[in-house]
Amino acid sequence: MNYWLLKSEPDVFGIRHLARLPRKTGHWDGVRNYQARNFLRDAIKKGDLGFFYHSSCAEPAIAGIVEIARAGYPDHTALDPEGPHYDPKSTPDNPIWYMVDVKLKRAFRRPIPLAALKRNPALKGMKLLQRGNRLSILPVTSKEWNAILKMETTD
DNA sequence: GCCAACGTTGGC
DNA sequence: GCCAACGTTGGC
Repeated sequence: MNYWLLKSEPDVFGIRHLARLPRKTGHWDGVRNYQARNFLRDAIKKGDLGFFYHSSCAEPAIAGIVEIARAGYPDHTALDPEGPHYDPKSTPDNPIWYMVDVKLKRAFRRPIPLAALKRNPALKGMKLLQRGNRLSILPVTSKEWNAILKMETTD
């Protein structure tokens, strides 16, 4: 079992959107970066856990925990010419992009802000906090995972 | 809105 | 294969 951090923009698809879906389960799609794609296609497994992170918003924060409900499969939003994630290079026979389904396990009563993560010495070296990181999915070590959970309970 | 960081594209 | 131009991400 592996841990991940999945970014999303709360204005577009935030944890509240996810919470309202049937079985609190939805697509996490639209990734158009090859490094991130490789995580989705090759590494992430059903049953893995992820932090659901809110980015590009007033207070970037980890908003809760999701479980991977379905491992990587072709991202059909790449095939829709009308959609915002259309990519003409992707075809049904040769899909380039992948997505997963996520199920909301728990929304944090109080999200853990990016600023707090930065202040935690245990998280020094976490990929999310490194310069220039722009990947929308990142692996999280079990040490980082536990350190972050502890921040919530001691909050 | 600004800007740094980074990925991608395309001319050569 | 180099590299400048451009687009995107995302914090602030």
